[in-house]
Amino acid sequence: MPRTSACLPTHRRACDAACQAWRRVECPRHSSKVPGMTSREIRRQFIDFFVSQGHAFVPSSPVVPLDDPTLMFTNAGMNQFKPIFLGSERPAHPRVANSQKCIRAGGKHNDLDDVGHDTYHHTFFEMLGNWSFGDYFKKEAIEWAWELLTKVWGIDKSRLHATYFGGLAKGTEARRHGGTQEQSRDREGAGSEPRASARAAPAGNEASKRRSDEGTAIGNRQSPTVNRQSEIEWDLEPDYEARDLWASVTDIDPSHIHPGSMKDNFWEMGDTGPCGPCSEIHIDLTPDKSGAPLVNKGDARVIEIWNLVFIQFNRGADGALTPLPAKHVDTGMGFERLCAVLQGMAAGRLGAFSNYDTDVFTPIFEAIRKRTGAPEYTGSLPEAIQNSEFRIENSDGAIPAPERRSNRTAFELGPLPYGRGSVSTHDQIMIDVSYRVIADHLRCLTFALTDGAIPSNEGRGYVLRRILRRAVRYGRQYLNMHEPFLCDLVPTVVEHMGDVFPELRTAHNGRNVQRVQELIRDEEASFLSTLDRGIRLFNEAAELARTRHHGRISGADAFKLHDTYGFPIDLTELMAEEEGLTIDIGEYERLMEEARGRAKSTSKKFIAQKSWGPGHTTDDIFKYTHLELEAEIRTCTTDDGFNCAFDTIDLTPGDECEVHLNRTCFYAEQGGQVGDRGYLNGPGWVMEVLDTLIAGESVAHRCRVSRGTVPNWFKSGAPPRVLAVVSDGFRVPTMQNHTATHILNWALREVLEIHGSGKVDQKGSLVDPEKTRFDFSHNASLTEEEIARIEDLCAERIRAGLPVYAAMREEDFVDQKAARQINTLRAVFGEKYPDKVRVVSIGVPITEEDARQAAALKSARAEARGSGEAVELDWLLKSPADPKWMQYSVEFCGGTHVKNTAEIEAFTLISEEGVAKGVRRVVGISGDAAKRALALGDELLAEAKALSEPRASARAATAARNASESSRGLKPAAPDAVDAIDNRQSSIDSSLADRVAALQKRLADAIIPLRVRHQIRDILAEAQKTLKESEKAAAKDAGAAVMGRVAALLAEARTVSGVTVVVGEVPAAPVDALRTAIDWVRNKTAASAVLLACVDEGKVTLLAGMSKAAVDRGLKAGDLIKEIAPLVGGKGGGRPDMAQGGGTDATRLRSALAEAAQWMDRRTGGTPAEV
RNA sequence: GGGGCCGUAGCUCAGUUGGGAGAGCGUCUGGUUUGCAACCAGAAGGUAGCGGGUUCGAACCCCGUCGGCUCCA
Repeated sequence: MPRTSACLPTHRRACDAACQAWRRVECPRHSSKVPGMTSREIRRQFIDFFVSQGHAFVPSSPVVPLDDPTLMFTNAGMNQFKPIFLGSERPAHPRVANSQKCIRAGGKHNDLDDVGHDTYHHTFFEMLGNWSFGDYFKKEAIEWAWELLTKVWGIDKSRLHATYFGGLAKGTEARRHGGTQEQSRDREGAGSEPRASARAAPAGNEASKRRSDEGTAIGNRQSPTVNRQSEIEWDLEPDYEARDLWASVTDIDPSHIHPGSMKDNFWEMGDTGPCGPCSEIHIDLTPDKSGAPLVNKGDARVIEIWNLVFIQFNRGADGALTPLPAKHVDTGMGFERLCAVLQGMAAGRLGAFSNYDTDVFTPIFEAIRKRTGAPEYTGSLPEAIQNSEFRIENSDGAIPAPERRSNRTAFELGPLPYGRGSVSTHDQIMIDVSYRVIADHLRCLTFALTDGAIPSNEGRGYVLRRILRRAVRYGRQYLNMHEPFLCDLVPTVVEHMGDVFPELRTAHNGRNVQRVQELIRDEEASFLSTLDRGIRLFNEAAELARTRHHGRISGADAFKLHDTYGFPIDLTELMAEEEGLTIDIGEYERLMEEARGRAKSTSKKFIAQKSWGPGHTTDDIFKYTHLELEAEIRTCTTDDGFNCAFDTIDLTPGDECEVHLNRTCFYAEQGGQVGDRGYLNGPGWVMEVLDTLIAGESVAHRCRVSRGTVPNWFKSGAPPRVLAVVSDGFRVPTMQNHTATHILNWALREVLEIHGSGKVDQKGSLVDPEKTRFDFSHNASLTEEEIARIEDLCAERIRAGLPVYAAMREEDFVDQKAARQINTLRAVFGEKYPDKVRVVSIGVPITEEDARQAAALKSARAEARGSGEAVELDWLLKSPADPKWMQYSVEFCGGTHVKNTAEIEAFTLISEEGVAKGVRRVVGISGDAAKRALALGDELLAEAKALSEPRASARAATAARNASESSRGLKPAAPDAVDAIDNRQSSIDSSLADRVAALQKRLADAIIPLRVRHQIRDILAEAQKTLKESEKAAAKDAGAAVMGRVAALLAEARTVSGVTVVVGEVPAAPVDALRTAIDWVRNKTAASAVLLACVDEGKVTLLAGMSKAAVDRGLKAGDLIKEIAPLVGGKGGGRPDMAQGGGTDATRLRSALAEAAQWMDRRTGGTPAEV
């Protein structure tokens, strides 16, 4: 352990600050008297201790479980070992230990809203744990835990308590573990008294122990079957084994061994599956060690620090427990809490030393103080928390909310100190809350973004966005930060955790810190603009409240600000308060609840139909070599749970089932390649394979019976043999696309990274028979030139006919460590690869054996050609670091590929788009589909070209016709004949619009090369521009014609009672031209009433306008139009000064206009102004 | 997965029973003027995201689609 008495100057500043924050704890690094270990030392000691007991250290899995879509974030240490417990994966080591990065926010465990208000909720934390996979069991687990806590770390034994599972008596309703928070609260009352009596019971002999258990184990005195005097009938026996081990292998005070309920001490992963009793270690933080009655009571004075889970049962679908052949140990200890205990102990402030007082957080606090200029952190807590008997859950360190507090609490917090001996003001309390919120959220974001999550508006990305916004909000509200600042704190986290979690520095090709900072800065900036918009909208709502609603902002307004515009209710409340306004918070919460109910009731039930396999292994290596294979059915089950081996059911056409074979040539969906489709041909029946999925180590064929009856083999006991046939119409194009994907991946790097700027990383891919869809990191859309170069490179590789090297047998797979050295290797970040990997190389042999075979083949060909020279080939693993390999595509891949790139035949990109910030998506096609696309592209391009150069093509056509006619001895057309064709252009142009529109429509769903699409798009844009110009010119001409006609109409217009009446037909023109003309008339005259009409393509357009004076006299344009429009078979209306109408009967226009003139006369005629 | 909102000039956005596409800033021109977001006059700039539908008429109503924001699960 590095304990230096002298400190480097650079380190000193941080230490000084940290020591100040720690108060009485001195920094171990620059003090000769070390009162406590650094958090890093504590973590190290934990790992070292278990390594010395034969455990392998396993690095933390990513906090974002990319391979488990059912889980938002890694929320427990066991997540990465789940497949082992479920029996679908074999462990690499029988015993392991690690410190797992965990996030609890969103999903079932959601601690987000509590973080900061207390000292123990975190969105991000580390979980220390040791595991045994069918190796050691309870004895060692208990022994070692005790040794580490008491001997290595020297925790006072008299402060430690142990719990064990106290059994479940018959008739007692079993509440499953791992439920909701309501359930967690339920347990608070249960079993409290009996447990106290357990403490008092002497632990001398077996009989007395048993008796105390009998009375207390269940913690449910109402159970009729629980009887102190007689033998108890158990649904589930108490874990006497663990209890006795505590007494025998440790020197714990026997009165400190307590039984616990089903809820506290029986662990289940889900409704079915592995489960078992657990044993917890609690620490009593009370000054006088009087905390025994508080064990498992959710009291902060006695808290759980370590949970040892003994997985020994499997719970079946019928609820029955069967013992597992291989028993496992799964333990978890919250790291931050452990640090608080050990460092608090060293500081002599055990119980008053919180997680946030440890050096896990103090350096971050110091960075926050520096960046924001806020007053120092004092550790004060909101009054509500300070006074409440707050509760901490005791299962595997999970810390759910106490009572869910309204956000309002934050504003009603009174001043009370927390262990610092000074009275804190409201402001200081909120500043301290902000410190905790920001530090916690910063850690969470830094790790989540490092592990590949990205803030977004759904799923886990949305959770991250909320976390970030919460931190920003506290920063803005209490630390007065109105600009991005979280991003500036990222380096502090990396500095203090980067050694333990190197990915903080190395992820994303060493650019992680910068990348995380950029992501956070962008998010902060966008939230700030959301806030700005919110403030503007708030001011509008506030104005309304002041002027209309007696200073009360409506719940609807507050809700809309929150729901639609993302303006936090806290801020609305704060701003309202500042302006002396109130908010109808009841209405707000009612609306909120309503919205919640809506989302809940309509959301589909989540189907987690992830089959974990029937417990056997399917040999599917044939997927690389066969499209047909004889095999034997192992299991055939329907969705209802019927099994053809155990039930007397027969399947008939239309029935769907899941079939597992002993071996198969079907490729199960994996690594972005879709599962195969095909058929299973049995004796007298055929099943269509709809999809193929991985199920543990088995392959599940999702099938539908298409012909015949599949009889059960319950009686005969002989499962049928089948011929499994993969549709080559499905698989062959898939293989073409998959190999094309590899070439594309390589070409993208070649063009965008090596000869471009920025790192190109694969972000996901999907390969199916139709296409390959490839997502990769890149900051801008691809340019025409880049697309062209990428396609050219791909085409070149296909043309070259390069052999594709990929192992066909598992024994030919390559050691991952060795393969990692290949410098051109492309692997997906965050993906977990096994120790033996399959390498797919395009164009260069991987192993010496590959090279030898390839060389033999080549020289055989050379010999056949007559040139007898020997061929020597190099291979990848001979010199993996050689830069020349950058010219080749090499990937870890389990997919199916063509044998030679020539089989791809053709490849083209058909689309390119952005799917997320910094992520582009391209779609490519190959083989026949590509050839079809190229042909269609050429066809459409030709059409487009003909469109844009009608003159040239017309001339060309004429010239061609002339040539052929003159060759037949006919008279060539005169030059003016060409002009005649030119003169017809106007009619061609009128149809140009239609042709452009038609082409556009065809283009929309045509699958054609992207390059061609862009070309056509440009041509069409040009054509549209031309069209528009001619339209404009036509409109101008029409306008002039209208004006000429209107001028003539005005010249001969009558004036009735001072109103100039203009009624008449004008040349066809857009409505705008008519309007302009009417305006012109109105400007020319003192008072005027105008009705203009025109006919275009049989449709009549009517436009009426009245000057203000005319309107005052009762001449309303709308009325006129309503009268006249029906006369031409139409309708119309509008405002008094301007109205519009239309009709379809042009033949009656003349009489309609006459009627209009009469209408005008009538309206003007009766006015008093008439003389 | 469900809900709310937005898409109008280069930018920020207005625009109600469906009836004339606007403002501010920016750009350009001219004038005025030595100063920090100068002033005056004028001009250019719009497939109203895209595609359908209803209607005599759609920025506005309806349906679909794409993109963005946002809340909830």
